[in-house]
Amino acid sequence: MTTSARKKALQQGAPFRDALRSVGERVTPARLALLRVLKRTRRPMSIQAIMRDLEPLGADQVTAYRSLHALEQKGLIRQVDLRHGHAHYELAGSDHHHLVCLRCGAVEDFTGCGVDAMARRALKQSRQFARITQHAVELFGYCKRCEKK
Amino acid sequence: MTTSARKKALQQGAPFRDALRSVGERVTPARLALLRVLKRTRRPMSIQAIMRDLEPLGADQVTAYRSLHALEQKGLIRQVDLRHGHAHYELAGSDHHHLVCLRCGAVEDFTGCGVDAMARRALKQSRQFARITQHAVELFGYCKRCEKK
DNA sequence: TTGCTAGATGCAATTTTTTTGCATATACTC
DNA sequence: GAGTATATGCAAAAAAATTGCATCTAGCAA
Repeated sequence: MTTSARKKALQQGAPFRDALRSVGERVTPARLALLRVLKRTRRPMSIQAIMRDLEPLGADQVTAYRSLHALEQKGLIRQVDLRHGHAHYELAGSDHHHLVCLRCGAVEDFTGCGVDAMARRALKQSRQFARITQHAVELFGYCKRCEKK
Repeated sequence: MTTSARKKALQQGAPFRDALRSVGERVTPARLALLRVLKRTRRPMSIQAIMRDLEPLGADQVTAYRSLHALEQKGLIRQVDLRHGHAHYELAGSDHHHLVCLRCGAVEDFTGCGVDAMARRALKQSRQFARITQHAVELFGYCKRCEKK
């Protein structure tokens, strides 16, 4: 990453700085930029899309992959599978999920999935499992525009 | 695919034959073998795992990919994301979902996700979406063995 | 049965996505 | 400000998925 981009990122990153620290991850310009673009975009992003933002700052794709993995482990971000053949990521935090159009790829959020109750039930049902830390809930179908065709 | 494998597959495939026909897909040895191995294994399979079964019959990986796409489109099989970095597939039909261990990859089924009610609510909430045809519900966490470590 | 045709397959090549190794740089601790 | 564990960049490779095209075949109709 370039020196100026690094400085800038470190300055602007106050809110995410604490988040990173609190999970024991180092605060670096690349990670701040990553979190920032995810926050700004507010929908699941592909690595490609993320790189369109990070590359101008001099960040490498490999760094993006590694950061994504690390921050996902720590629960700061979330992997989302939109069935596009590659991973998408979004900021963790708000408890929402996605409606995905199988034709045009449109994504809409929805809330209130009741997954906590579900997780509890599943855990009770299970013999092998001790703890549930994450969940994926995506609904696939057709948006109104694509439905017509 | 070899001639003998082809014959054998076409003979044994009675139950799946009708399923394929009913969705307007052709009945071929490769597809029958694919459906059969998914049924037998009874858990989400990677392409690799599927190929370990189909390759001996002379089927190509590309055929597997194409068949999987086609049959998924028609709702005979389902794609499952276990966060292993590649797609998994299982037979559609039974309404169950998965608990996945983030450490060792163990997979366990659970039922009763109440996703139908969820889908109805989501659809009511949504402005863009007309219809929901599929859903993905996976819970990630740690199995008892991995939890200790 | 036979022949026809749309659709499925095999093969080779390619593209896309993700991972790895290693040398260097840097965030954090003291 | 120095030391150290960790993150980064670069190059390379591995893994996953797709494409083009020639051939084959399942399903249909004669």
